[in-house]
Amino acid sequence: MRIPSASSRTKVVTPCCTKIGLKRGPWTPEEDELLMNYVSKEGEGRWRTLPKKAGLFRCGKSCRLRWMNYLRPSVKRGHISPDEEDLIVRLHRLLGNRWSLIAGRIPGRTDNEIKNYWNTHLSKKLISQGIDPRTHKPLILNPNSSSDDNHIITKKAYSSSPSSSSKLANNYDLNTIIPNPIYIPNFQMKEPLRSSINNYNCPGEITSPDDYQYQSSNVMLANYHDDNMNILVHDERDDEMNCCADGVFSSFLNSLINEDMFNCQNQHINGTLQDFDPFMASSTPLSDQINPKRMDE
DNA sequence: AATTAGTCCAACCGCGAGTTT
DNA sequence: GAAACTCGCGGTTGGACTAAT
Repeated sequence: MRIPSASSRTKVVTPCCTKIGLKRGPWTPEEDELLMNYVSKEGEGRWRTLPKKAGLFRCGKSCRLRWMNYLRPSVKRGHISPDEEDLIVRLHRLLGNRWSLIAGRIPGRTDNEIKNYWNTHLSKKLISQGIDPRTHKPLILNPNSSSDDNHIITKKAYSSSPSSSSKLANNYDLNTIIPNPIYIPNFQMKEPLRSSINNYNCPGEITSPDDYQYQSSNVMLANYHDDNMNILVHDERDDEMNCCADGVFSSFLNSLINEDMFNCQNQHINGTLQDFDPFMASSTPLSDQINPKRMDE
């Protein structure tokens, strides 16, 4: 997925990962308490220096992870509800494996938790429903196929963890192929976004709690910039533009979460392509879906 | 009861990107 | 402008637990 740059190939390993004497493995209640006390007093951030100041023999990365995924007061524990599950599926369909973005839309859930839940539950659930968990397109069983390519595609699609891929191999036909090879996950979300921003009369202000949530996620903007979403992040230093884009994107996401969005999206992109998709239900025009009024509702 | 296989999830790792020096 | 530093992300691992044999 990531292509190592020349600089990263030669980059020395960060000391925090290799430093001798640092503790690893599961956290003890004492360590948790030290971390919680420190963060509640000093706030999040400065993870590099935090362990020393907090009296922990952990690397900063480990502290950050522990705080973010477990100790943060906002972290919701317990079972993921059917509503949350449904939301995860929809967001994954839209965003792919961008777990932090998905988590950002589900209050109290962490990216790690959602990623784990996806890999252990939802991907299998989708497969059992005949849906490819990677592309959200229907699976087609093709017992006659012996193409190595088909094996590769299928294995790739389910290889989010090595164990899961082998498990799937036990339960599912590896000759299963993904139909519609034209499908490019990123394209599906980029194109409607581009349209929405072109046609959008920016209100210039944040009008929903979700927008606040998104405003803090400049990583999101970076991701879309990477994917050539130049319109969305025309100038990342322009706060007003970013605020606007965040609002637009948040609004757009909200509209996508409504299950009637996807049909229109598919038609918009593929023209005459009529894919079966259980998530696609209505033919509401895209321009109507990206209605700024929604933000006030 | 012992062993093996499968499941789950907290934690680790490598990397890219942004920021600071 | 380059190098070093820092943060955050997604993929992966490993160990605890449970179910099946």
